[in-house]
Amino acid sequence: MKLTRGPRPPKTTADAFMKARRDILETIQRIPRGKVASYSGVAFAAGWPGRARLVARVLSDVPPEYEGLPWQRVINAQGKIAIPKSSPGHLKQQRLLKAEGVVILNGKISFAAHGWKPGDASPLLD
DNA sequence: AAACTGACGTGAT
DNA sequence: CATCACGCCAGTT
Repeated sequence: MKLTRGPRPPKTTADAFMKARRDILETIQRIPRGKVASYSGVAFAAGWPGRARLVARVLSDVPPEYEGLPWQRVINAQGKIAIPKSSPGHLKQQRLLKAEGVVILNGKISFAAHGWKPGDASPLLD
């Protein structure tokens, strides 16, 4: 009898990726209004240090069940909006951030002023 | 299968 | 400041 199609073995890499994506999205949800975090910071806080690129990847295609995710609060380590200036998303992110009180000076945001440190407070409520 | 592409980061020049 | 070279890694060509 040939069981070439038996029970599927766990694809650890893919499973790990799905877990990572969950961790990352949940971490971003905890960034409060008026605060921002870098891609690497989110990766670290999510338990996936060194995976900034993965955060970017996840953010570039947010699952529909995460509607309302404060994606605009994730910026690059230089304090700048990572989306290309030419993209419409750039302006949108800039508008959203300014609307929640984030100061953008010369295209840069001060982490000293708005940087989110996991463990600050008020999750769930923005 | 190999090359290329990012919403990245860091260190060197 | 700006650039470059790398390291990184899932997706796309």
